[in-house]
Amino acid sequence: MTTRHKMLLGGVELLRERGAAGVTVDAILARTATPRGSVYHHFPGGRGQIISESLDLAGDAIAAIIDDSLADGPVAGLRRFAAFWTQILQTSDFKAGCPVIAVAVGGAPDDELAHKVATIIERWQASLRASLVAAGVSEQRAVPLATMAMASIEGAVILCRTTRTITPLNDVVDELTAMLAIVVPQRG
Amino acid sequence: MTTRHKMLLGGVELLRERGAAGVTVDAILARTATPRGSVYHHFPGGRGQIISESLDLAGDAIAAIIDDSLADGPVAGLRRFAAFWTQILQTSDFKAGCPVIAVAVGGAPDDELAHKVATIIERWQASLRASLVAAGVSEQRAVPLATMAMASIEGAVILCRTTRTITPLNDVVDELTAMLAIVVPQRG
DNA sequence: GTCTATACGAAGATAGAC
DNA sequence: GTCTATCTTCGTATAGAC
Repeated sequence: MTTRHKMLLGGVELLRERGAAGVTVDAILARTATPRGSVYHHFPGGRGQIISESLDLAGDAIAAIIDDSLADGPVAGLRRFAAFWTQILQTSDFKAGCPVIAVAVGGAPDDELAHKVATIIERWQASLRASLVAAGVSEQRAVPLATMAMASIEGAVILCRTTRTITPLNDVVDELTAMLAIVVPQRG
Repeated sequence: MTTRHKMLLGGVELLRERGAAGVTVDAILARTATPRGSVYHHFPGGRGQIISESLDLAGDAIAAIIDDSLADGPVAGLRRFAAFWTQILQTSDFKAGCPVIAVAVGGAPDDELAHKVATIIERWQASLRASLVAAGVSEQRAVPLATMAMASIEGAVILCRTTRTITPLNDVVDELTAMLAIVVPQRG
């Protein structure tokens, strides 16, 4: 594990808990026990570069989790995706949520970062839409269904943080499952 | 309009756009054109007090909007609630979202504020659950349905900010309407 | 690559005049 | 109630040694 990578992982953690505003150089150093002298060696662009690269890292990692989760179709996929959030919420004592959403809600510091957030989320949605279409849902129906799924899961993660329980996420997954059971053609 | 109230409205605006971290004394003064010398006169608790009171004000205002929206039942209510968000999003050029969610996602500065956020959201949920029950939904079913509605609408507001369109919110309301059409006993 | 020290700026808060 | 000036703290960034 390189110092550079440790710093980025610290950046992702801070994004999860407090959004872009929470990613300060001091906070990363305190959390990762990395040397202050290395910050501008690894990141000549300073704090802004750390935020940007942490966001990229988080976006790619979650995209991979989504794609993996969807291997057995959209219904099982959403449940696995929710299980990933459950783990994040519980291991962080409900302090951490979605790092990408946190940047969106906290207001991106600049347009480049805002655009990056939009691109990442659109990519997640595209995976979900493709999975729905592969399961037999029409392209037209897949669009609002994928939006509904992403909005409700991301919203539920936030409600889990406020209630300090995983109940909202479980409820939403159950409702989504019921909804998709009607819409997605069943096999067997 | 008193100076004190102007400052709080500025605080609510900043909460919407950037969460608690965005509510700085300087930002409020720049936005509301109120005198710097009045800050600690009206708010001896300083910045923390402004954030806390702004959150209260926002929570109460949105609770009132929810209760009003639900006057003709849950289905019409969710549509009216979404229309409120549409107005906020469009008039702010998609820069503003839900101030209470923004505090939750950005990490509340202290436990008192975190507890306040939880209380506010639980109150919104209670209104929605009561409306569902009044429409004939069982108390058991009303809980996850209200969670689903709140999570998906709040999530959609965030997606609207990233896409800079109201499409996610419209899609979610349509899906919720279809879902409730199945669950809520129809009259007539 | 990493260290210490320091410059610089932003923001919260206070003091005392009016 | 509002003013200006000032103090302090914190966070970013740089300089120069090792």
